[in-house]
Amino acid sequence: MTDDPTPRRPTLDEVAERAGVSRTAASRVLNNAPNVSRAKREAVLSAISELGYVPNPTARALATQQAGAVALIISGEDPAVLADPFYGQVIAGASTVLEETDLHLVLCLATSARGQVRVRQLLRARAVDGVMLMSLRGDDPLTSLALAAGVPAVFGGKPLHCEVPYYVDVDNVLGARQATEHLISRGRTRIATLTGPLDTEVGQARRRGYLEAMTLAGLPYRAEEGGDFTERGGVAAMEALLARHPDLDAVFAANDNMAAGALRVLHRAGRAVPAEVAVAGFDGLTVSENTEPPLTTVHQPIRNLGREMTRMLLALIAGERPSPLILPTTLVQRDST
Amino acid sequence: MTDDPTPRRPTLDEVAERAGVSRTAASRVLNNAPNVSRAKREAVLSAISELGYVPNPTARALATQQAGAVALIISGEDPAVLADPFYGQVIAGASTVLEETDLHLVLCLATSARGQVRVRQLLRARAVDGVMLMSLRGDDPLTSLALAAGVPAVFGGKPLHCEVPYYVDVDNVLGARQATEHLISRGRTRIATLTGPLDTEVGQARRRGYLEAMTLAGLPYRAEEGGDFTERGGVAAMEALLARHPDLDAVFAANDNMAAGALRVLHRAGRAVPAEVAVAGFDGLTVSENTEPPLTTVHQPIRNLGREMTRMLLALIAGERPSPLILPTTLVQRDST
DNA sequence: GTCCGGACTGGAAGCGCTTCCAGTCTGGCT
DNA sequence: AGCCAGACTGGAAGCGCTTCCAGTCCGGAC
Repeated sequence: MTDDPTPRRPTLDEVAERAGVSRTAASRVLNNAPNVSRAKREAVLSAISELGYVPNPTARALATQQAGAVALIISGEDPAVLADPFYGQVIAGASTVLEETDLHLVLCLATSARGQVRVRQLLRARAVDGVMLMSLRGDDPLTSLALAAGVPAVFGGKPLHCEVPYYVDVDNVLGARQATEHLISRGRTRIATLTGPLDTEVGQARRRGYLEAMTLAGLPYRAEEGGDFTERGGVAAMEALLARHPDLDAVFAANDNMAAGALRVLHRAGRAVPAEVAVAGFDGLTVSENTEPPLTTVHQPIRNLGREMTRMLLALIAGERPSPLILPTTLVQRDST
Repeated sequence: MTDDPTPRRPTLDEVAERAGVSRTAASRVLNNAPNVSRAKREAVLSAISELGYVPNPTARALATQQAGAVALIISGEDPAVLADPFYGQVIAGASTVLEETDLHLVLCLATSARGQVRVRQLLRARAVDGVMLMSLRGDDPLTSLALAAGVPAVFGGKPLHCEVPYYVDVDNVLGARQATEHLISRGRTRIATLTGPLDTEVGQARRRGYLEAMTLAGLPYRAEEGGDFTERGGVAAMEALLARHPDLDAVFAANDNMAAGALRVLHRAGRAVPAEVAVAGFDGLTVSENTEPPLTTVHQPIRNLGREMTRMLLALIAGERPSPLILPTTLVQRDST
């Protein structure tokens, strides 16, 4: 732990001098560009290791005009959004892809007023080479901001009421339809739904899938209650639903958290699951394995979502023009149906 | 959407020229440094807004030798660590503090071999102004790496077998003791524990707290099984525990996830909770509210942990020498005890 | 009227790297 | 022997900002 007060780090100039070559040549071997003789290349290489040289990323960024980082911007009402393990998966997926590049991941929570301002600055200052945006409400100013910033941007989930060129989404409509059709195939006819927030695309889409399935099956029953994707919200919504439609025999909840809440309400109300009421969720997070009974759910490949968003962003940065991507979902059947 | 192909952004030189001052003066008003006459300051300010000038963070970073970012490094066996909402809370806490500064948060998952390498590079290249490290195993090479890198570093949770100068931790020993003593106060005497991984400080500490309480109360009963902080691990451990110690009348689980697993095992085994077996957990995440029955647990201020780590890091970066911090825990009593 | 401290000012030297470009040196052909 | 493409080479000009420092200018003290 003998720290020199100023252990000034060697620069490329010093490497070049020590290797007896020009700085240009040294830079070339660093970026292994052509036109460096074998001898010089080796001289530079050994100078680098003798000096323990590490290139200064900031200087490189300034010279190349590339920040060397991309941002994941998470919008939402309050910082608690991150309590949802959903984002952890997205981040993990993004990380695995970024690991293979030399880009870093900067995480921005646009959940407070101050956070919004900082995101705006980030965008305007072009402090990153690209951004991924998640969970934008329909009217989120971030959407147009990102689009206008001139920075490569990919959206996770299509923003409501807003055409964006690049996004990765999960097939929410089809997934919800699968779940509902599954309930129908179990002989249920009075199927209600606990929707997500209807000012989000995902909330809308899952509701649409439910309606499609009901319509296609010719089932006239309709019962819905709005939730907010939290377990607490699921409890409230399920209580309301049960009060208004005591005759329901199945529930499709727009996500697992709400389904978990619904299960608790049904339990308290003495309705047997799945005997009297069947319940299906959406997400396939661990929470769905641990409910009582374990939850039938529509699994969405969240990790993969993060991965694909990142890949798309990389493509965009590389100057390509990738097409939007819709990821498939799969029904996971457990004991609640 | 009329994008000029190269909408070159204005530089400080252009601002200065337009305002009729030197670049130096312009820079001064940017950093609102003294020694700029009121007139010039205003000229610069209006030039800035007319031009829509935004300073280039990279150039500034190069000139000031400050990266303008700090990293949160999360270690662990596999990327799934992020599935734990724990980190979401830490991140949220860190964000709220960083929002007030002009630092960004870069997130590094040192969960794969490749990830480790990249963290190493990050550290060596001094690509950030400081780092926060979390969930390091005892022998994690990252610990010494970070210490040696000469970058301000604060640890979240004291690494096992390793003295580090700056860390924020939760009072795991006391918390575990509180939980165990609570079980004792409920008249339990045959209290078992589901420990966390014993190669982590937190796993050790919570076990120690359990033992302290048992010893202090003069209870000779000892029964423990090792888990890995996951619900699945909790299930396995609880099954083993029950097989080996069928007479237990309470369980202290080292975290909520494992406690949730334990509850399910007990339920399947027909042991009534809390009547026959009382269960207490540790963490206070939402999962503890949603078990059946709701879980008595030791709440740790995770968000606050993230906040305090960040504050400590900022202090460190500012040249101060903060003292380690131990955050208190509180017992949250619910229906499982 | 002279002197001096303090408020301003801007030229210029970096920060550490990339890259254009003009030039040098080969060896292979004719 | 004379030429030329192609492989190297390194000087120098940036990238956009901060900051040292040598000055200039002013009003008040003497």
